[in-house]
Amino acid sequence: MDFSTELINWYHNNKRDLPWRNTTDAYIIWLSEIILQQTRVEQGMPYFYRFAERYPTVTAFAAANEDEVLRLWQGLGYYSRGRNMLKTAQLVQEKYNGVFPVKYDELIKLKGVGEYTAAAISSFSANEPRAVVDGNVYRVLARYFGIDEPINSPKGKKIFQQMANQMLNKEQPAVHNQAMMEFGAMLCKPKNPACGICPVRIGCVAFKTNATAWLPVKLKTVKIRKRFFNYMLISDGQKMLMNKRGEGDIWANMYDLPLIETPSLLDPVEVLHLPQMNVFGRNITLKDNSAIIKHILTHQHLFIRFFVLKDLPEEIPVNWFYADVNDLENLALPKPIFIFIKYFFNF
DNA sequence: AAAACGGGGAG
DNA sequence: CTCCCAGTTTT
Repeated sequence: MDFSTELINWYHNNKRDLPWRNTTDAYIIWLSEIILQQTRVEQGMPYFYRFAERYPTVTAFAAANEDEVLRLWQGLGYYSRGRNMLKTAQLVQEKYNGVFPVKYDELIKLKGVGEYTAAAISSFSANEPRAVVDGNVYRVLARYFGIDEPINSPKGKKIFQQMANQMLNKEQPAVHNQAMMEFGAMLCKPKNPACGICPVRIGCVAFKTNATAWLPVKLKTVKIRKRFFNYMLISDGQKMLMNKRGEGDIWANMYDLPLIETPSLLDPVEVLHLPQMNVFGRNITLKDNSAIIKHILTHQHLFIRFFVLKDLPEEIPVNWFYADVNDLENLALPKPIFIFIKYFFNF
């Protein structure tokens, strides 16, 4: 049996029952694929149900607004995915009359749809012979063929895409692609792969040379920047001063408290003489009578200190507004802001 | 070619 | 702590 057949057999006996596998509706598949970009299945699952229920069709999605989409997306990260989804839904509604495209060449033009996602949607919904290359596929191919070319270099990406194309079972591309990814996720895992029960270990270079631990090779490029955010919770206990973030930085278009970014955290005692607070809880440590949260992003470590002010200014900057605590459910908040406000207002 | 973009879970 | 997750876009 060839490689693809082995994996497909394995897949039929071991696959998880995932909701987006029970349909060929390109819209539903698109929904799942965008949500699952750089996101584990367990983390994305509740968001998939949430979006599929709220927007059963691309037409329904196209009728949404950005605030609403971002609020539904809150907590999932990489928020440009949500913003791009709305643009794409609206384009599909207008240009394609609400019929979601299924051809790779059309899909690849859509905002937020790259090579992987276009291959996934076209193969899953219409059996177009396009090989997907996601993190799982990189790993499976790198190990099976013993390829040490970095998977995140442009050269490596090209090589692995070509290999995946060559491996593709053109009789059943959809199942082949699912099998490759499921195999990578469940058996050929990053750590402690289950080589003992692997159906293709006989032909696997990494298994034969005991190289699974260091394959695939990945260039590390991440430079972590430290940033210091001083947030002002200006509130009378019922409403608080907020504004909407712009684009060009993290959390684009989400709602934010007044923010002072400084080279290091402001000292609450010396710099400000504010009503002191007594806050502690999840991810919050008490220091110098103000709350500090360390929030970790891929390229940034945020050190966040919250100050509480009880005097509400009458004159506030343009575009700022007072948000009632009961209206927060309609506002997309960055995770650390949400955690703090949730604690502070005790909901 | 490199950097930016979230948040969470596993080891 | 490090690595990685059904990647894409921007610089």
